[in-house]
Amino acid sequence: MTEATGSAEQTGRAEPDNSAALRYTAELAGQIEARWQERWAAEGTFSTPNPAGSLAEPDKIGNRPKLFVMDMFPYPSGAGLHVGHPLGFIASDCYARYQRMAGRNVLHTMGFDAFGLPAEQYAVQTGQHPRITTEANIVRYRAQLRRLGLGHDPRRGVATTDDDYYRWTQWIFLQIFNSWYDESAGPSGTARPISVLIAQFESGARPTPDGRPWDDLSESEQRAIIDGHRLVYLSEAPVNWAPGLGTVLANEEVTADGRSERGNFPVFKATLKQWMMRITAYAERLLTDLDNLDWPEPVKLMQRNWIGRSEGALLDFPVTTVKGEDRVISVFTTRPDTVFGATYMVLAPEHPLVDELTVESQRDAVATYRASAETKSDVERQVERREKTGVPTGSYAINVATGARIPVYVADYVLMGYGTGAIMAVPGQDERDWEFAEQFGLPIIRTVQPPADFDGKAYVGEGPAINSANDEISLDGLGVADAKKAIIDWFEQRGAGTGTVTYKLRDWLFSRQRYWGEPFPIVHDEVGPIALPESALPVVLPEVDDYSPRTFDPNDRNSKPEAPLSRAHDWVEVELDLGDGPMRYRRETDVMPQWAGSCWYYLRYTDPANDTALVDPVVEEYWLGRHRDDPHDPGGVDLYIGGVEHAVLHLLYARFWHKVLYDLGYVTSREPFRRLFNQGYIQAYAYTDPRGSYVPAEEVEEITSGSYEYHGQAVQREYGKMGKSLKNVVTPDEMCEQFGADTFRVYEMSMGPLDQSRPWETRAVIGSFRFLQRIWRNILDEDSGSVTVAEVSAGEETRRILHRTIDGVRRDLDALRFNTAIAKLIELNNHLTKEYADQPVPLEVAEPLVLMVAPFAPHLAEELWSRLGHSSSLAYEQFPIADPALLVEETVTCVVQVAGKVRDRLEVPVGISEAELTELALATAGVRRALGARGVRTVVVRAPRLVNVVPE
RNA sequence: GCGAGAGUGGCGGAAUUGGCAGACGCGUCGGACUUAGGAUCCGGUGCCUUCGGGCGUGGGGGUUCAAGUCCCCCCUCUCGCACCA
Repeated sequence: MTEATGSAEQTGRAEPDNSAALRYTAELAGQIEARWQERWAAEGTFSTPNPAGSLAEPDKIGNRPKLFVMDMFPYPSGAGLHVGHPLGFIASDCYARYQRMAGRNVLHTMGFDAFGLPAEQYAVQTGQHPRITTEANIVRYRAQLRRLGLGHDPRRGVATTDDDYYRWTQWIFLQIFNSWYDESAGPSGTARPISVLIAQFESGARPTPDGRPWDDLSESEQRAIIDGHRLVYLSEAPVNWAPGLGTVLANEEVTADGRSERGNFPVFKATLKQWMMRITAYAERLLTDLDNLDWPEPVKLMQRNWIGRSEGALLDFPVTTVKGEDRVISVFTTRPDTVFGATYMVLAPEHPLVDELTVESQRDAVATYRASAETKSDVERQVERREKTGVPTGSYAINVATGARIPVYVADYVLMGYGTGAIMAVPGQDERDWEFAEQFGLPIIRTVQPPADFDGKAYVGEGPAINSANDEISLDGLGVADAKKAIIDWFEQRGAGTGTVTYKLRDWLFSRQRYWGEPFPIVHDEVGPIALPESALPVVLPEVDDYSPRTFDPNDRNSKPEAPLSRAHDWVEVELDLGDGPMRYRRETDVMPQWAGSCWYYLRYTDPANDTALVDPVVEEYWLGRHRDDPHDPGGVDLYIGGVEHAVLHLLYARFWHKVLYDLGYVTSREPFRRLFNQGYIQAYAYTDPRGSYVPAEEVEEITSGSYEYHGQAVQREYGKMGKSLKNVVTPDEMCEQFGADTFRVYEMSMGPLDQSRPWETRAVIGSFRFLQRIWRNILDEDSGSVTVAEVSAGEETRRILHRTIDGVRRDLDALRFNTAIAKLIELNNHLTKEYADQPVPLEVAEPLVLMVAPFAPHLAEELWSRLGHSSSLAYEQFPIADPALLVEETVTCVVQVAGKVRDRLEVPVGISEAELTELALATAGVRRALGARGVRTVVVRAPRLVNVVPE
């Protein structure tokens, strides 16, 4: 890079002609923008008043209704921003600025999701503390975002790594830890303080699992029972363990071929003691409460699928173990109506009954099969997806419906993690079971009559039951739904089964063996985990010499993770008085996952400096409370803008935490985000040379349509993400330098609908620049700098155009249709350019135009507003309101069609009668010519806009 | 395989309820101003045309006075899930 000289040629700035003193160039835009950003900061323009607490300024709120507009906060990465990142931030800012001008008290700010792996890995490489790089990145991000003119309340922009913030993350953890889910409360249960449960055991109101009196249990027995009820618990869980990385990974950090996304190390399933959060307790509420959220349907659908509710039945199949003991295999099925067709059973390889049921002669085969299933990677399962494998245990169960002895197999197409880990196999009505039955020569009995034209194998559709009767019950002839009901009743009467509901949702793995995350507020004694008191918060992340987890041979599947904090011996070993006098404890050395901090940051935005509570209840209810007039309103953030990549995990975890806080009475809202909007992505072209290496995209030229050259060499174009390795990154800083922040904002908002992805095209940005330049010139003289607007009356036509624009822009902004709002503003401005080329633009049009453009190009608008003689910021000026009288047309253009084709047009009064319009239309030259000799069959009239003449 | 969404000029896109297809912008062509132009301004720009008009919203069929919009079949692309009993 050469040093910037400021000349147009070298910087590529859009400032070719500097002869005019006040020409709207990139340089002038930069000066204006810096000036207004300073003034907004100095005057606290976007400081939003709270009704109570440390930011309380009730007088400033007045009678304005509130609005909470928020972005998904960014991770402050070292790579910096490209033009795709701020798309949502700009959109939320335009909306927030508009709503502020429309009279709302708007809360809009930006924090940082700053714990996480990249900072830790950088620290491992450089030895520099992750806090240092994180804080440096935050400073840089703040500067970049400020340069864009985002109207954030700077007092509320929390970072998840602040001690004052993660103190409350830990506090929420304690509330969840100290709670249990009371299924018996209300229709779907509620979280309650664990003290309530303890009191129930102590009073005898709740029996102990084995029926002994509570007081007879030892302390450790009591603790085990209580810990088993908590919403956070320690569990032996199968996790993704990457020895080469030295850490466990979340599922989304593992590639499709079973390796780590970073480092490409093998990943093994290992069973390790991990912290889990009991999100499954909330499955039903997380599902049903989706109905009242104003969210994109695809996101709701993804959450529904993720939760995966199925209705069915648990059925018991009696079985005798090798040793002659009576047991039952309990299975979950969604099709209890097909039980008469269950001709064999399958246990998952990990099922606890496998050992007891495997006969001597099958021992080796089963052991071999289980071992191979255990080591099978995900990719192998993928490849073998359709090939069914398995081995018989040699034991038989009884199908109580038919009385038949049916064989019990072990097969990996049954998963231990879903249902009971065992199935009744009904090949007649299940494709997987059909395949397995064919492979192993097992009997197939149809229990649902397929239609006559059905030529497939397993039939999974509707139909009357057949072959489904015994001495006590017959399902034959019943439809699927009725048959289900009848057979569940029969099983329930016999005590051999029950109707039930199952979910795919699993509990949330909450431990990470890493350094750069929130420490748990937990210590351990010999018996188990003990929560620290709130007074011990925050549990500050200790200094360590080495931030890296211990790594192993990448293929050493028997290795165990060793968390970085476990080496901080002085911190881990601690003497505390937790009520029974000073005792020695070991601190928990895992840290929380990155999702923890992002689960509740929206709450902290509302009350960032509160040091006695997570959030003041009055403040929470003000910003997030439910609408009183709508019983279905769940409350929450009024608008949450972010990418669809968080459709499930972040948004589900945040909903879960919010519901716990609701149950425990800390928040009044039932949901965190009332309305969600997914912005699209900005994509980019990348170019590869014949060897397949990427070449700098900005130096590629289009030779002819569809063919491209880089320095005279033909290159291939591809379309996708923007990224350093693709050599196609364009940064906001470059755009601000070349055009100014206002132009960049207008361009991003005018590219297309916000929810759609679209390609970045730097050469098209000039159009937005020209638009702002023309506004500038319509209002002041760029040579003298004097305002040319005059207090003259706008003509009738101009006035109507203005008010139509106001009306349309308001509608578009309300619906987040920024691209069409900008198009309407351009039209209005182009009208002024043409109509007032030789005379001053009337003030009554200039001022509303400036106000309407302000959400998009706030600096330019502020500058013009002040030059128009206003001393204060326009941030709180009334957004223009259309005069309804001026929206009503007096005459309209009527389209005259013959056989549906436009043949003529008429300018007619709006109130014209159908008869009169028909007469006028039939007389037009266009109609007579098109009709020729033909007569008229009918005339369709939609007065005053359309007439369609139908010829014979 | 299942589920969801999308296909409109050279490009990004517009078109409340079925009612003027292509708003607005980029690009491009012509002109003005200029020593100069990757600036700015003005004008043209869906395709074909014998200048009457004809054809056009992924392809094919249908409903209707009228279809980008509604219905049926097919093609392509993107995203999500993927042995969930």
